[in-house]
Amino acid sequence: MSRRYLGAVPDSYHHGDLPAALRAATAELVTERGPTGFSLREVARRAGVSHAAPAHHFGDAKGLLTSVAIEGFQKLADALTEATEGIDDAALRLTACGRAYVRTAQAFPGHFGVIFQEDMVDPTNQEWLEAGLSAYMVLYETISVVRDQLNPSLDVDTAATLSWAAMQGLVVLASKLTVVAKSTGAEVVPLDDLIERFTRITIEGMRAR
Amino acid sequence: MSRRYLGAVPDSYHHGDLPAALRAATAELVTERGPTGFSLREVARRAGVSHAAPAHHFGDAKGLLTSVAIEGFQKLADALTEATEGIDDAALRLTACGRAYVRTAQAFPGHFGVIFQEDMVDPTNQEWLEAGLSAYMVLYETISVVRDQLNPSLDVDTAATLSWAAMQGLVVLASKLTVVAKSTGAEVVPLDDLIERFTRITIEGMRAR
DNA sequence: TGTACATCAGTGAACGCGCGTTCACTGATGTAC
DNA sequence: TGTACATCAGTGAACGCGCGTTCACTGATGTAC
Repeated sequence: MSRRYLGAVPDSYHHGDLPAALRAATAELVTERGPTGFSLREVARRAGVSHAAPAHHFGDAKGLLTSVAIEGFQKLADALTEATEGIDDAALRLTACGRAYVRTAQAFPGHFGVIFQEDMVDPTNQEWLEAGLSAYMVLYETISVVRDQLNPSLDVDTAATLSWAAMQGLVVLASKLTVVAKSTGAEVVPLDDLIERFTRITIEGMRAR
Repeated sequence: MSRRYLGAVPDSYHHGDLPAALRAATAELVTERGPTGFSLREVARRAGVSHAAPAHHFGDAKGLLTSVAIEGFQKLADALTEATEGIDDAALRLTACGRAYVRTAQAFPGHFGVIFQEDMVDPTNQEWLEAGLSAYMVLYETISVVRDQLNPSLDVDTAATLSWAAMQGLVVLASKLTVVAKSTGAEVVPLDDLIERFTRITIEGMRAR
């Protein structure tokens, strides 16, 4: 049997769920070789399918990549939603969000390598826009819920954007941080600690009026 | 005369400063087509030079890109240094830093498109490491200077990393923000305002002990 | 239940292209004497 | 000052390769009657 991502469907002319398999292969490839290393033919090879097959589902390479980015946003939104469930305290809630963001980014580096890579994605794609917006809205809602605990006059959009930016920046910086820390012999701060420190500072900042 | 980036040197067999011209052409190309659009041959074409010429200076494509990343870090370090000169107030100083960061990123999108793209750069390159570290140190120093104004027990590394991460995240999010704001009809917050709001929150957070 | 047919999903060969690297070369420059 | 020579920077042709797209095709599936 040729290599397939969804083993549920036995060898047959039709794949079963080729779109999902192609997204998975894309994420795997980007994880291994970086965004620059992506190619449609290699993805098809990994999905065990001829290189003309993806066109039937995604049109072209950018279509597939956009679909991967959408999936990434959905994973992020799900993770954020799940992470805050049942947590009412503002600080705990935001810390949980931060942790969930970074964990998701590290669990799906292929997806995150594509999400903000604007030259790889179709920026006019409505689903992509909406998926990003949904993820943002989870963050927005989570801060809305605890706003009065923090500061009734807090601008939720500013707070949500700052939270997102800080975590996304942290993800980007993270790999570089460890390399530098090693080369200078400085103590390596565990990422989870950094997330907590970031969250503590931003929360205290949100409290101030 | 073929297209050259440094007009100082007249048409001649030797270029004058080909390395600088190649970096400039790379930045221009990445600005236009994104990191994915980079190619050594196109860069050589834009520099008005045969496509075998870059090898004499950079060895291979990655060598050139690493050099561009180094230049980017230097531009950033210079901008941060210049922006804080003569400013003693903590809030003004950090706001100036934030603005300088975002402005530099927007003024040199080609450089910033490469800086953190780890698959395009040689991560073992010592100069690249040092250039990144220097830029970080400017931020570190600038916070050190005003630490006692804010909070004598503030951990400067945490504060510097948070500042960097928030600004880098903002740069990445920025283009997406305007697209989303337009599609939802929401008010578009000018980037400079966002920088100020971010800085205000993080500074208040740093003040809290 | 059985057959005909439309539709859909995947194949594989062919296309033309731009890429990075290599290599023998040549033109320009700088230095030793 | 002039000449010989080493070194350096850039040329241009050649290489083999993997790429995305296209297209006529075929196998599988689902539906109408």
